[in-house]
Amino acid sequence: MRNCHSPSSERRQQFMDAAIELASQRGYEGATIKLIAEKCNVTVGTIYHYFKNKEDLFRQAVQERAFTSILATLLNDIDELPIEKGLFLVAQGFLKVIREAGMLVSIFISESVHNHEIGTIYADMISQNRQMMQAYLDKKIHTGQLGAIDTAVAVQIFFGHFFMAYFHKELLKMDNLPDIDETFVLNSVNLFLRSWQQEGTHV
Amino acid sequence: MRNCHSPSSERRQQFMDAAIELASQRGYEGATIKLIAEKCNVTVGTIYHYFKNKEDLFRQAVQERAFTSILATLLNDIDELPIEKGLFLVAQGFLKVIREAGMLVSIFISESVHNHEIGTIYADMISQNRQMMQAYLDKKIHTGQLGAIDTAVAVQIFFGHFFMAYFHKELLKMDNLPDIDETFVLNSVNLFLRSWQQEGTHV
Amino acid sequence: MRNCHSPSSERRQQFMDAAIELASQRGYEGATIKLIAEKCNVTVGTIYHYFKNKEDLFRQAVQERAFTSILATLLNDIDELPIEKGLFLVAQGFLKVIREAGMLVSIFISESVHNHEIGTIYADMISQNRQMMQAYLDKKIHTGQLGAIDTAVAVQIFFGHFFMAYFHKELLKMDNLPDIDETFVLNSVNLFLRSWQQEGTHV
Amino acid sequence: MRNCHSPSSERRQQFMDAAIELASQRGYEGATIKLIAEKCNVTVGTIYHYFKNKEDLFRQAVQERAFTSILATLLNDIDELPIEKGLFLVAQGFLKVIREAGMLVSIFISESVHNHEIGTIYADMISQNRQMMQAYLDKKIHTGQLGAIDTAVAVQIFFGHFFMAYFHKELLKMDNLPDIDETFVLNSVNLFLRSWQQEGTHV
DNA sequence: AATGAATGAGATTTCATTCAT
DNA sequence: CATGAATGAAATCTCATTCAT
Repeated sequence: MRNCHSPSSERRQQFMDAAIELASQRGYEGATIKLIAEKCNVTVGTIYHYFKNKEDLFRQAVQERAFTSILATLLNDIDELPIEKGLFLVAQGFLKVIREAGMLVSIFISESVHNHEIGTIYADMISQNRQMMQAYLDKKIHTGQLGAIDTAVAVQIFFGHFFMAYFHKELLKMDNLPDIDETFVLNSVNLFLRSWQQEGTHV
Repeated sequence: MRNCHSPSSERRQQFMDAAIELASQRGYEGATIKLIAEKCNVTVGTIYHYFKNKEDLFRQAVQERAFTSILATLLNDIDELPIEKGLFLVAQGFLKVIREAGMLVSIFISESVHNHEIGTIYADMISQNRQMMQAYLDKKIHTGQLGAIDTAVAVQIFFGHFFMAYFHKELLKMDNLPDIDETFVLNSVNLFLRSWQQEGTHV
Repeated sequence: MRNCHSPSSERRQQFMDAAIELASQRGYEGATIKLIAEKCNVTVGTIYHYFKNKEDLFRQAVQERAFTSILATLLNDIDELPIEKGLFLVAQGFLKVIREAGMLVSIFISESVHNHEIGTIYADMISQNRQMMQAYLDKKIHTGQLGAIDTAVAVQIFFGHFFMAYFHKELLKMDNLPDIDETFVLNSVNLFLRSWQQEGTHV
Repeated sequence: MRNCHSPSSERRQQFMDAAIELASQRGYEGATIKLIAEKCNVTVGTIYHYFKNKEDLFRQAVQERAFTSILATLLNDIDELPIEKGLFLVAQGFLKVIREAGMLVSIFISESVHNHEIGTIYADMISQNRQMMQAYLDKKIHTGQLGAIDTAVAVQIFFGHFFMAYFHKELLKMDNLPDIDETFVLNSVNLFLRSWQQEGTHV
């Protein structure tokens, strides 16, 4: 039988889920141990059986939930598709992931600036995604489907755009911004492709 | 002689500066009144002589520092320049502003998600900048310097790109990202223009 | 084992007792949480483990101690006695109760004016006592032991007299007032009865 | 020209009025120097030119406003009237005085218990009124208009009744109590007189 | 006389963490 | 494993009072 410190103990997961959810709603400071405990119908002491302290709880929670692998799978799947279809699916997939991990995104955004540990986890995650995407674009350049663009910048623009759109529209609920629907993604991808596909350019 | 509640009282400014600086380093919760007071060599009580409470201090500090007008001036100046030069200067100006307001940016990013008041100030600021930039691009389309693009999306991409670049590279200090120097800006602008200048496209 | 929120937890009672005692000596504001905690040999935090806040502590303390039932028992016991004996016992009982609850009386008197919540508890208590006593007097009128007096006013005079006597002599320690002893009560009751027993009067 | 410490300086009066009014609404602790100053359109420092400290301000304010002399005048006026008319006028006058000094009454009631200084002022005032009234009743016994009652107790009952009636009905706003109007006063006086006028009784 | 900035002490409240049971 | 009472440190805020101007 697993002891309580096993990473897959149901209780541990429950605590981490509650921690993430509360922190996404009220910030790290606002997600108190008492609230987390109440949400899980246990008392404060119990949390300390599973995690050394609050920071430990959050580090593990964020760590386990960082979304990397999804992009890997996705890029593999679309390798053979035409680029416009591929980029569309990557964008859709990326949006799906950050929407599902919306609570995590809130935490990354608001804590990364001050909390070095979380900042590092976030940076690593971003970096891995960027590298995979860059490799994908490089291959497309190689096969002539894209012009000779600076893929480092291109990847930044690509993810940055969808991330900011999500942040402003869906996290901060700014109205008077276009909905992030299929049309929006399509238009965005087309805008990128028009620039990336021109032959003979060197950025 | 000005009284302490005049917005331009030197002491008030000093307190607001300290508040912003501390919050950018340690977050809203971490920027305690005691720390702010110590930074200004006064006692906590003094802060409350100038501001009703902590929220009031931060609201006023953020409000007064929100950077809007700079873009207005900038767009006016570049109205007659060729578009590639104009966009380059806008991007440079935008980066200059958020670099100077770096501390504010940290606060906006990390607090907007949980603090509705700051979120609103941030959203208003973003919205104003977006509208001005959109008007500029619309005019350029009218004069034939740009193709018939969706300027709402274009503006989002433009600012979003530079913002994310700044956020990742200079706020979160992610290495293995290109420096945000003149070359980076130039390359980025070119990438955008290639797509925006194509005739006959409709996004 | 009882948890700390059970109304009969010993600790809870101890805190409420200390709160009442301190408030009766120094007023609501003067009865600080720190003092209450010290009196009970715990730290301030502990108080907040048992009560939401200071107001909560006092509301519950006052609520639980409001003296109603005693009069009910008393009036039942004296139902068959001659009226002069009955009134004497009621007066004695009333004085006994407010003497025992002396600290509560201080609080009711001094806080009811400004603290609406305590004012309401006090008013309810007064009202219940008044109604029971009025019913008793009404019955005595019915059986012909009292004249046709206005029992509402009579009850007010009866309790008001003993209350003021207690307030001035024993709470405020005004000297040059007669002691509130058996003779005083007897004289007072006689004075009332002389007026109440006259036949054929209608107030 | 009077200096600011002259008792009749208009400013001093204004401060004391404001202090009494605020304290009657919010209690002694709630009547802060800042509020008093604001009510008088001056700044905190100014109050300290006129009074040594907060306690000094209140002691003087309460002292000057204690209502003694009115009863003296009144009792003089009614000396020749029949006793039932006289008592009626005394009761009316007493109610008028405490109604006009309603704010003072609040303060006396709520502060006397804890604040020894105010308690003493209150006790003195009560004592003086009681003595004058007792002298009046003694005279009436002497002239045969009243029976041989214990005037000390009678005075206590008389003032106590009207005071409690005022306290409960008009200060604490207890509803389901009779209005303290002319009828109420008349009924009350009659109730007292019926008892006081019987010959041959000895209380 | 008047101002109002500044202070220092203290009040309420919150919270991560510990520990005996 | 779980409880929940208890702690201690710290945060926000209030307020009477002082004092240079």
